[in-house]
Amino acid sequence: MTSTSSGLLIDVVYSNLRGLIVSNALTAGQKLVDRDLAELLGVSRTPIREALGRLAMTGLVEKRARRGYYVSRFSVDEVKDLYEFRKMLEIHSVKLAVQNAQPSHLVEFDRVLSELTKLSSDLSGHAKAVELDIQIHELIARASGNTSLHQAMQNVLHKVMCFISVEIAGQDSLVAAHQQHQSLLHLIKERDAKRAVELIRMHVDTAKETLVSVLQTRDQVWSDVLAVAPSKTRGSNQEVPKLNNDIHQGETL
Amino acid sequence: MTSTSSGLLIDVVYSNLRGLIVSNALTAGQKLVDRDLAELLGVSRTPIREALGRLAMTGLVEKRARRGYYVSRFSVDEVKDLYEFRKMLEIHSVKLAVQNAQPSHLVEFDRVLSELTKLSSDLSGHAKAVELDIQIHELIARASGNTSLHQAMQNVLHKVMCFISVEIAGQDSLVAAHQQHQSLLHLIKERDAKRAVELIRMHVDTAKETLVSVLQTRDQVWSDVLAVAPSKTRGSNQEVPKLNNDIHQGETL
DNA sequence: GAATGCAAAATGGTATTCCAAATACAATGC
DNA sequence: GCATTGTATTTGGAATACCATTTTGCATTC
Repeated sequence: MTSTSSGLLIDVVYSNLRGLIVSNALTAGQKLVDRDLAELLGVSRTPIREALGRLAMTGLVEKRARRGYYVSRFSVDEVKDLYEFRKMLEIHSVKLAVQNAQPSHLVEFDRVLSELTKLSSDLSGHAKAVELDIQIHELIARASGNTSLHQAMQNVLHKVMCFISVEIAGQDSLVAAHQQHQSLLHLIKERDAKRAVELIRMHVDTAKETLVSVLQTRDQVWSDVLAVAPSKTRGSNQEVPKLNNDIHQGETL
Repeated sequence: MTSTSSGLLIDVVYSNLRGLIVSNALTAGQKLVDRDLAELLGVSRTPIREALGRLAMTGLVEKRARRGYYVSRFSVDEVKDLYEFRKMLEIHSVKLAVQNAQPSHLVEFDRVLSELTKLSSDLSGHAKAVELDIQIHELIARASGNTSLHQAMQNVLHKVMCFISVEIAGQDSLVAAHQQHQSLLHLIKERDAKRAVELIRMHVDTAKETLVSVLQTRDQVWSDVLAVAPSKTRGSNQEVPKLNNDIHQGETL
């Protein structure tokens, strides 16, 4: 699935770990012990450590000197920042895509859209739908023709993926998002920059709002719980229970 | 100088290698042999490889599977993309900085500006001036208060640094840039978003134009040379002579 | 019973070793 | 003389070994 096709262990490990993080199989705040991960993935520590280093660069994991690696925990403010930043990238991507999208990009649009409609008829495959959702935004950034913009968008989308599950939990339906995606790609094809930009702005804003509201209530609940049972964790930062062992890792490795 | 103060070899090696690249001590296209770099910096291959992997994430070096690492070579189009992307980030940074800049940020502004004026009187320290120049833009992004934006800006600025030397080579004077920086920070302090944005837009645009014009003429010259002496380089990509051994590495390691 | 300190285990960081793939070079055949 | 193949060296990729620091748990003492 995530075959990076380079055949290098490092790259496989990197995308696997990233997948485990964005799918919340590795939960935010969890400590990442290289030896455990090495055993889990059946490789040595070397590629694990290198992958963790790279993930730290992207911000998906946090590195504390001589204290190991932790799955990044994003505050609500950071999430707001992230989505504001994303909005900026998306708007510019759409603007540029309207100008620069090549025929090859348009057929890609259609391919992903048709795959999505196929899925939405039987609404079983949430995971796949999410993947295609992200892919649409990635495609638009690629269609912008600006490599820097595209790369930045990929970074952002990988972080956004961490919140997709909670985001759709608070959302009325995936159908609405699907409708918006259809309209958006249509507008890009029709080279209607103004409407396209307005749509993407709304799209990201609503995503942000639903996500933030869910996060805030969730954090409220948590702080309430902590207030009642005032936690005997003496250290500054609480660790997360244990490494989740029954991980679905349908990859080759 | 580049003391990341974490005391970790990896981090030191990372910033050292990055410094060597952005200062063009390691030239674009050059192959980076981990064993050589390890000997050069007096460490083992492990931190070198990890640093190279991270640098590849940022785009400063390029990784080819089973073929090693190479200092990234940016095409003129990629540079254009980079500066357009940078313009976007800068504009949004300035807008947000006008809104959100804290007193602490403003004193930082003043500090860097005074250091710059001190330098510009005796125009010897180009390297330091360049560093402060970059630092100003980094500060503005930080003052925006948006962590994602700030991080993206840092990435972009590290790439921009690779071209600073050629950029100022084609520039009339550093004094003009200094003037613009002064005005810019003043406008941010005065919360004059409109003028500040207009200034930063111009600032980046002129930088882009001078840089692109220099790059284009340089590439033109090169292709002319190659056309005259049709190069016996058989491989797809020409290697660069040799590792530059007399590198000023005033770091501790 | 709580606190402090010491010892042992865990774990992060780096070096070294091992292996495989790629490149360079030489020798042999055409 | 040129091409092709085979071998040797280089070099990239991964695993293992080694060392230092941190954490943890237990014991001793107050």
